[in-house]
Amino acid sequence: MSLPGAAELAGTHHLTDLHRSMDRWFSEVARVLPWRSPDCSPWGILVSEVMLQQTPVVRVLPVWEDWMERWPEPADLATQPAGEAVRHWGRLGYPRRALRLHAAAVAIVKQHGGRVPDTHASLLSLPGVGDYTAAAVAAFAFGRRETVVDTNIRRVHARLVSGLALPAPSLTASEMRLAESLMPDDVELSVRWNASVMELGALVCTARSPKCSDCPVRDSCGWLAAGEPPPTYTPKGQAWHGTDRQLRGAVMAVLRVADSPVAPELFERPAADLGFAADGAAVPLAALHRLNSAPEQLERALEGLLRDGLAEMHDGGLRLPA
DNA sequence: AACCCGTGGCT
DNA sequence: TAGCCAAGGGT
Repeated sequence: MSLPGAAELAGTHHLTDLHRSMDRWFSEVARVLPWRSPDCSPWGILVSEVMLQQTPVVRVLPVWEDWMERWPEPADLATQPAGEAVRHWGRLGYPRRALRLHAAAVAIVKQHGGRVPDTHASLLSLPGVGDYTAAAVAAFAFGRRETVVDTNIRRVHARLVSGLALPAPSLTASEMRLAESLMPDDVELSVRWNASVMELGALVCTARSPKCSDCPVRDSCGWLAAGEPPPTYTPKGQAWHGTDRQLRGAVMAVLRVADSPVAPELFERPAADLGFAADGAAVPLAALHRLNSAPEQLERALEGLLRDGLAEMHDGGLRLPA
């Protein structure tokens, strides 16, 4: 038992018709994004792909612009302390990505002469670059024919081909095979196809409230043909309130704005209680205090940040890595 | 393989 | 409002 192949798509479209419909739609409605510009360097595309991991486009845009102006090439970032990458990551979330992007820049300089490598395998060896990002950079920066499968593409395939409301909880081998079978053979068309399916998932074939009336391939959609069956499982939500992640985030918000190491006692009690004058970190410190966490949890959060290299001790205080 | 890792907009 | 969700990766 396997997913239906490309020849068994619902409706009457052939695969080439599907490619044509998607390509036309993409050229008409695709968003204008700086990392899609022909002028954008492979480094710019790599940075965008890492920033876009689990993070919406609108939040990435200003940070990406700042990074590109600040560090136009891998070597520009590689010569900086890792903490600068984390600081200028701002509130994008998952700051370990900034750390890994910095490590990737160092690796690009030391092992690839300062140029972003151009094959899937060599990209995959970079810190913070997994199968998706390696495929995306190889395709969008270097024009390669790659099986690019992200959450958007998975959802489009699940609906269009498999007739399901949502893809499986985690990426399966059969999904990769399906994605491969759907791609145009032509290299340049394959790049356009990957971008357009991703864009369709982002703009039209969304997780909730898909805009099927705007869909260029609705007549071929297996999910619509099946009468829009509901999901066969309920995704488990991501806990947030009261978690270590929330506390780590609050600590990182303090470290990003602090201009000197922060004494650990300041994380536990307001500076006024300890006789310190408030500095630039007063606001995020107050936010941290409002979380009212257990001392044990705070200790766990700090240990985690140290272990992950997001923070380090210096002069008895905590700071971003130098 | 299951779990962990930030953040904020949207419904 | 509380939960869902986002161009995933590492362990």
